[in-house]
Amino acid sequence: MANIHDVARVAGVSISTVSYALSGKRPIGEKTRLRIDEAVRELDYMPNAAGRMLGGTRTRIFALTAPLRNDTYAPAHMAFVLAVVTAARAHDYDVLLLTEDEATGGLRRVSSSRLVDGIIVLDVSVNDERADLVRSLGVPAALIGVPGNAEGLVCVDLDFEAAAALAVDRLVDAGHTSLALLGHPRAVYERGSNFPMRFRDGFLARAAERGVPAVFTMVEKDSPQIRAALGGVLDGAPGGAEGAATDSVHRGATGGVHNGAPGSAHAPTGIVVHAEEGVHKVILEEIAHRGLSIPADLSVIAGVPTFDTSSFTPALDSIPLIPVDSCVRAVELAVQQLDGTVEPRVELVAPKYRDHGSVAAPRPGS
Amino acid sequence: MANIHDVARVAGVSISTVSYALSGKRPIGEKTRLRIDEAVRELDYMPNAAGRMLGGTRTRIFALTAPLRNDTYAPAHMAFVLAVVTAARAHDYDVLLLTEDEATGGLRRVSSSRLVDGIIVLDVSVNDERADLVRSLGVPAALIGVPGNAEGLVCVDLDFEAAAALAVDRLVDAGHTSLALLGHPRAVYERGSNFPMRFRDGFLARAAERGVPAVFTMVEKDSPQIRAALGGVLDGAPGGAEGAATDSVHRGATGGVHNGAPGSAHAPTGIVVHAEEGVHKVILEEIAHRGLSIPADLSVIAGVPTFDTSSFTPALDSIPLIPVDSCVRAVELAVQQLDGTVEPRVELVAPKYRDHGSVAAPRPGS
DNA sequence: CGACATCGTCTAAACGTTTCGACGACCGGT
DNA sequence: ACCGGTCGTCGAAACGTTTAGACGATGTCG
Repeated sequence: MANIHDVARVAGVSISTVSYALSGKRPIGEKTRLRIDEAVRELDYMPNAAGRMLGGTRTRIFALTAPLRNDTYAPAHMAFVLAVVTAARAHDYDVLLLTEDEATGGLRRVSSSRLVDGIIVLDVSVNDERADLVRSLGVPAALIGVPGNAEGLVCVDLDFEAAAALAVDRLVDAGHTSLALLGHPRAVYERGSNFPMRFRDGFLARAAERGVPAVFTMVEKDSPQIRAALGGVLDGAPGGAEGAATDSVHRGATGGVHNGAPGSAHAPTGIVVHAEEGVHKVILEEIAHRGLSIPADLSVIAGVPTFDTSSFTPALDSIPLIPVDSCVRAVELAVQQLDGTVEPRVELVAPKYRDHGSVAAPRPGS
Repeated sequence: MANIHDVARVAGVSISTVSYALSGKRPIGEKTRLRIDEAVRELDYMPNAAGRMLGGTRTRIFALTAPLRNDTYAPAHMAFVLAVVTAARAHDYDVLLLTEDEATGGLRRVSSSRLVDGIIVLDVSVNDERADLVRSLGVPAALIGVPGNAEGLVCVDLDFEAAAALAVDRLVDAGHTSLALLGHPRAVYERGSNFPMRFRDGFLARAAERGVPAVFTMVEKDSPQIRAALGGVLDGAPGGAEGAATDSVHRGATGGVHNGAPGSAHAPTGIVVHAEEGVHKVILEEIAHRGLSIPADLSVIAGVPTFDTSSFTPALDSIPLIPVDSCVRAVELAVQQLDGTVEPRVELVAPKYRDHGSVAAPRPGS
């Protein structure tokens, strides 16, 4: 296998000239460059990676830490991994894959052996030990998702408030005059998870701005409670067996509490669901079971699902977390940390709306 | 960040002594080793990866090329990737992830820049350009799956014949006296795909050995034809609208052709399905639709599914391609190629049976 | 016509390992 | 007492780059 010395010899120059010619870091004479190019082609020269790492200041490798939690939706997860690899390649970076069991040990190893220039952290959870580790390692890193303590870290995530606002806008624009948000289980909000709260706040705030009454309900994970919560919302009052509506916040246009009577004319016709896949499915079942059809009777939007809503029956409009968008940005930020210093921050990616036909004008009678 | 010189200085020895102490490649005095260990701990020394690659003969990195074809079942795919990474780590190897769009270019790049010591090729198809590339690169490599031309390559795959035989044994042991195999579409066999054919052959051969009549039918992908094929098999004769049974091969215990009359007492009660996920689902629907229950009326085994059969209704016994088994072996073979030379070969992994309760004794009356 | 920047190239010093060969110390066998 | 062998250690040469510094040659501007 040819090395840079061979190229230099064939081209009749010194190795540094070859190096400069290839990197372009110093001007090289026209004829010389041509001779070098020719030699490179003739010898099929490709710089040795180890030599490059050692001599240069970069390894051109990023570590990607991607836990495979059992609650992960595999296709989405794969899409993220793929997106990171693709984005990294666009910057001439390769990606070293670290898995769950190696999470902290692996990060320590690859960073203190200087095998990687930086770290991309996928699927960040609220209390993610990798966040603290990355901070303490002081290695360039970009997290996709925001940990509980994001101080000193570079994070990328969807703009949840904007996503919620977008959902509200779509529904209001379609003519809906009463909205509901079915959220995560109570525990999620109490744990202080970032996004569910930001989504909720964005939802209520934009509804208030648009002058439309909106109700927010937390939804537990088991089917009866899901059905009860939906019932409570649709009936405009505590209706579920579990009294799920005690978890509800009703707000009028001015932000005040609004209590609809059962069967009230103000029952929401625009529903946003910000929950997990299973919850969506049960809700769809229950809606069908009640003889309501989407979007004729009810318009439904899936808020920031990490799964595929197009295979639901019916398919749901959604505002998904788009892998490519956040991964591209995360890689960019990682690369930028290597030269100019990027100050720590949480960077929000603009939401995009995926139309699958589950939103329409409300039935005139309602 | 401490380097080997620092360790040597603190321990009061030369760097080569440190290196030998850490690698164990030469005997080192007791006290000296202790001093070195102490210095390593004190300085939190970890060898620089680039230095190691350059000085040594290994990079301690494998490339993993994993296409993400759209017909891939994501959870299985992820399981393979995970299994490779885990297996590699057990040999102190890291894994560099190459994706589809980089398939050949990436392989060329990482191997000729000597960034990796070897290549693990996942999800190998019959005509896989990566197979030829790997052969021509002459880099240590292990393929999981067998390409059309496996000459000169090291491959690992499930033992499909043994898997089929295992399925037959289970059914015959349970008391079934007439079996059927529902296979892939005709085109798959005509294309010369290795495993479907080997599975079929193993199935028919073992059935003959056990003295049980068996019928094999190719099944196209669209629902009506799937139903027709199943109908043809269950009715023991051409029964499907499409005449699907013309694709059938009926064999008696001696290997001769056996033509059951419609509704014959010899209609198969033990069914093996070696096809894709969608086909399985339609078959299960059709079985339910005919008022047959599993395993009371019919015993069904999924042959080498790459997807999860435990979520089917009912769950199906299966003989899956187990990621960990093949990946562990592939990594082992890759590692072995680095020192002792491993001669090219196709290595078959023994099948394992996953019981989900879809096989039982046939109804006495049948 | 000097002063001075710029261009093009080279020499040489890193970068951090591994590993070969050498060498003294010590041991057992003759 | 001598020889061969193993043990423990060291010095030095790789491995293949990048890059700072030096140095003529060439061009520009006063």
